[in-house]
Amino acid sequence: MCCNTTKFAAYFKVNSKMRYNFNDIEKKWQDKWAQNETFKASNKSDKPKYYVLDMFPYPSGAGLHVGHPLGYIASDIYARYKRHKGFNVLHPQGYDSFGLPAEQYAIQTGQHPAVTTEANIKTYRRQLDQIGFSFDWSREVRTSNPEYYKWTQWIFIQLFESYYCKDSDMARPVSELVEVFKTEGNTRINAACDDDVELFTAEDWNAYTSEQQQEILLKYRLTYLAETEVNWCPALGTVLANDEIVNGVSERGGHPVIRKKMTQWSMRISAYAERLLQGLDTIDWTDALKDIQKNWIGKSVGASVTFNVIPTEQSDEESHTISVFTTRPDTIFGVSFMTLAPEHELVAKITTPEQKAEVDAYTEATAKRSERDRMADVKTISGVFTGAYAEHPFTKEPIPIWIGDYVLASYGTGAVMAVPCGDQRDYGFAKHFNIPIPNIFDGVDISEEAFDSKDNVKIANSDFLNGFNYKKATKRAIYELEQIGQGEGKTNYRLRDAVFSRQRYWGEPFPVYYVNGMPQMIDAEHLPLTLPEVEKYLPTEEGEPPLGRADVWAWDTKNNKVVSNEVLRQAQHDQTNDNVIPTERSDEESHNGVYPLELNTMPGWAGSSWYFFRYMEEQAKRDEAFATEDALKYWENVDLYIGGSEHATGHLLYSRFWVKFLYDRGFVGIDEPFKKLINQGMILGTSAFIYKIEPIITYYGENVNRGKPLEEISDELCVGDYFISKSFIDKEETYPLYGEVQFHNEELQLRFKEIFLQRFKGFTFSDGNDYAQRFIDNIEKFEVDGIFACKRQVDISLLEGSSDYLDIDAIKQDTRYSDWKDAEFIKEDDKFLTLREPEKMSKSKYNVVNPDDIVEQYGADSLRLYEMFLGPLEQYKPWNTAGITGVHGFLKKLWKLFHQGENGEFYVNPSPLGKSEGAESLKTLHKTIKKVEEDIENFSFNTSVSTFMIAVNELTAQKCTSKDILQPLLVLISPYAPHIAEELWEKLGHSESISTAPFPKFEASHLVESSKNYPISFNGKMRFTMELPLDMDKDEIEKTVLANEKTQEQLQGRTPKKVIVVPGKIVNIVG
RNA sequence: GUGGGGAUGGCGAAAAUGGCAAACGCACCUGACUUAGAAUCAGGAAUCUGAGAGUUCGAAUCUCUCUCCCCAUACCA
Repeated sequence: MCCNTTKFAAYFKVNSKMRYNFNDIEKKWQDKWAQNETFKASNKSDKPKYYVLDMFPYPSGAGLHVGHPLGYIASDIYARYKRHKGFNVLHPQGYDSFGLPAEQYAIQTGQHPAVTTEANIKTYRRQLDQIGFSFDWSREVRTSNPEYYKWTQWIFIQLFESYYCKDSDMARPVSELVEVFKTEGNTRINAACDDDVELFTAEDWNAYTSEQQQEILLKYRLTYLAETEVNWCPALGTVLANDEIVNGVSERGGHPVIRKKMTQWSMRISAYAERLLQGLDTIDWTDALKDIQKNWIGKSVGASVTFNVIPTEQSDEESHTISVFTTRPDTIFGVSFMTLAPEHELVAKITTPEQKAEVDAYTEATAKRSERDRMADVKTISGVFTGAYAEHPFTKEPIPIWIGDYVLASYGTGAVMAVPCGDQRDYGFAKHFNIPIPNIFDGVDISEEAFDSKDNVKIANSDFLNGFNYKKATKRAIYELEQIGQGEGKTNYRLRDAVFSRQRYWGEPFPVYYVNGMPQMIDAEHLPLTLPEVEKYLPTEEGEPPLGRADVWAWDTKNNKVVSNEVLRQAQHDQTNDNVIPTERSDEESHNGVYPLELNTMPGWAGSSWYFFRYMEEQAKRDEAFATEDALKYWENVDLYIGGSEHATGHLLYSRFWVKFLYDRGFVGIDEPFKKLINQGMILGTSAFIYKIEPIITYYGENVNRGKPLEEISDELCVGDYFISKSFIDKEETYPLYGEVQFHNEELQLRFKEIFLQRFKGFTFSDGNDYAQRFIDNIEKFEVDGIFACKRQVDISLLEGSSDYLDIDAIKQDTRYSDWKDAEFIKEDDKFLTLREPEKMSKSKYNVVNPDDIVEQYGADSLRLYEMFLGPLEQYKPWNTAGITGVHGFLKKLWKLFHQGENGEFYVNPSPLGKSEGAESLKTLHKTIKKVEEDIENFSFNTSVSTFMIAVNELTAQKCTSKDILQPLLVLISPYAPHIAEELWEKLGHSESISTAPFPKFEASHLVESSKNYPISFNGKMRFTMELPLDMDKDEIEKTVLANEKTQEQLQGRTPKKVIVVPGKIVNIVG
């Protein structure tokens, strides 16, 4: 009967209603979801909340490639799953729409970044929509929207108005600080501040001018203006944060970066170092990511030690001290010299006249070396003696003071107490300059290298520390240093304050204007301060940031609005005419209340440090606050955050910092933004390469001169462009040559010899290359005895279909490859095979696959399934379009499962399934429920796709049509392939979306087995299987198995030494 | 150098708790249906877990040694 049906269907054209018409289905449901606002989250619900967030994208001009949606698909599956599980899910999306690429494009084309950004967002939105994400778009954010960055500016103002109190270990209002200053000065203040803060009394404070007070307060504020050494990138015309620099060049574009002193806004993130570190223990992130942040924060516990410099006759009257930070105060008696960074301020003061020339030369040389050189070159030991000596705090022995560039000015105090026996760098330095290496470790040989372990330390030759271990000696050393007032226990962090200014146009303007050079905040009620128009997006001729070009960019404090610079100039002009001494008359009067606005803009991470709170608020209430208290209270923090690991030390650290700050000041109720975080791996492109070949020739004269590719001898000896199918190389043994390969192939060698004799016999070189000419003159003595092959990248669009074969006609017609239009492509079996290698997917590598094409050809559901099917979420894996037919075929089979009626009509059997006749199908269903639920909870999406395939294969084989089976199956699949699930759900008679249908309940009873097919092993090797009842006990199993004739056959008369029976698992017979 | 993660067929991969290695899919081969292709259906093959040692009745899984690859970080005192 059934066979007939299959045959039957084959004879008749299946009409379109019955076919899996994914394009129509997907469009239909995407429209419906949008119309019905199916995925709109509510801020009031009886259901428990769940917040699933993706790292929002920067909308680049290139649009999405198939690698981008990977994380979005995973989070969407999880969000949909949680809805089935009865949660009120917030799953929003938006755009990190300020940024460099739009601005670079604006510089090149003159187009306003807002315009290109808008266009790019449209493309992104279209691409995202067609993949069928369950985003609540009503909550979209764009960081470049004034209604959004109004609140970024607002947070900035809060940071400005706050300082970090170390006593209460939290941020507090600056106004509180001022109160204390007024009544008791700063002597008892324990706050995070600049190093150079001087002590003052209440009287001092009250006597200071307003400017002096403001200057002092800046040293305490959480965002402050300070002259800092910054990473200046001339090519980009801006400063970069430490995490925006990779290997000494800019992360974007790879431009060189130099050190430069500039007045910049900075964020006092260092105040939060300890809490950022401790907070890691409270969140569910991968260890890898936590380790990266831990290393970045770089906590080290030790002591600060002060050394007195021994005055010499030549030195000035002042007495100097050198303060150092050490993690090994226990090795204090091992100090045999000190090293200062060449930039250290004491260098000039303590250097003796005899050493001056040498020291100057050295400092000058290191200053010239770029950071990059210094970083790359860690092997060379260099340094100079200053001629000065410091006094050992305990032994009072003189210690020579050196300078060396292995000491970094930016870490600790820029000086170290060198303990060569306990630190390998100090050891190397001492060896190199013949400085003594006293051994203070008992029973340790330091003749070859330093002993830098903290374990099994027994201190010797160290006065009161003798015989102590690391822990005890450290404690004692600190105690003794404190006694003589030359040191104390100290903890150091590597984490530096983050520079917050960018000399760029396309970013948030600072809500700041300047009165007498002192920054003033614009009142929050007048925000947003919107970006002004400029005629060009480049720095000004004077080197000011692009905002310096704005004509309307002055702040009128009387009317609280932005006014033309003309007004400002007029006011300044009046002032000069009045000939008033500015300090005498208040600046406010002189400017007529109009002041210059800040010209820098905020960095990319400003807007992304708090956007997750913005999503919590509904559009209607977004004017009131960055998010209302109710919304913040309801959603708390992000339950699941998915994104790339490249943000480990940028976005993910800065967000945590801002959230802790907002928490301290009572603006939010949580102090960690992202409870659980998963880094999705990257989908790699599969680049295509072809092999260009050249003959390798050997001279067989009196001296055999072996193996050179022809073009190595002279460029003029070009035999033309030849490419070979990779299949040639696969057959031959290859050897490396010049980073590429060489191999032998008689046929090709002969061919090249002919060509080359024909072309170059009697050839004269135009450039008078003697070496090459001599070679040609002896042309008969040369043999082509190898082939040199080098890889050339080609666009994957030039391949035939999704195969690895090159379409030669296509490449010859492609203008990008016009150099090769006369080249010869040597095929094999009429095919030209390319080499395929996975690489990062990028336009420049010609290996980009566009999701639009995939969706059109296979549908969004296929794309979603395939991205998941590719492999574990966190792993890097190559994309291969050919494989998508597998999951696509699965969807078709699923469709067919619901269309087993006559002529392939939709059919499911609604009658309830009896226990006995449905046992097989129930078993399939419930093992699928169990596995899929486990998989989703473990974010193992690839294995659940396999599970679906198995289920559909089994149900197809069972010819299952029961609604009791197929309906719950649909809910399981729905998070992965929502469109087809909705369509079939509707066909099942539902009028509501499948998206909130309850997740099927797993019932173990359906999986209960009565027997087990036992593998019977002999000495651990499985030989055959035996079906035995599961309730059979150990002895019984052993008896039955041994009695079996196959067992006897295996034993060949031997008596088993031992029989291992694990009921329900295995039987192993030893002997 | 340091920290993290890996290594399983031609490819992507799967195998809580040690218990039939390679499920699922791609590619490959054969057959059916087709004028042919596409699609679909039925069937098939192979390779033996990076190397070495150990623990065990039994190891992809646990322990040790080594090799290679990827990522992060880099003179942090």
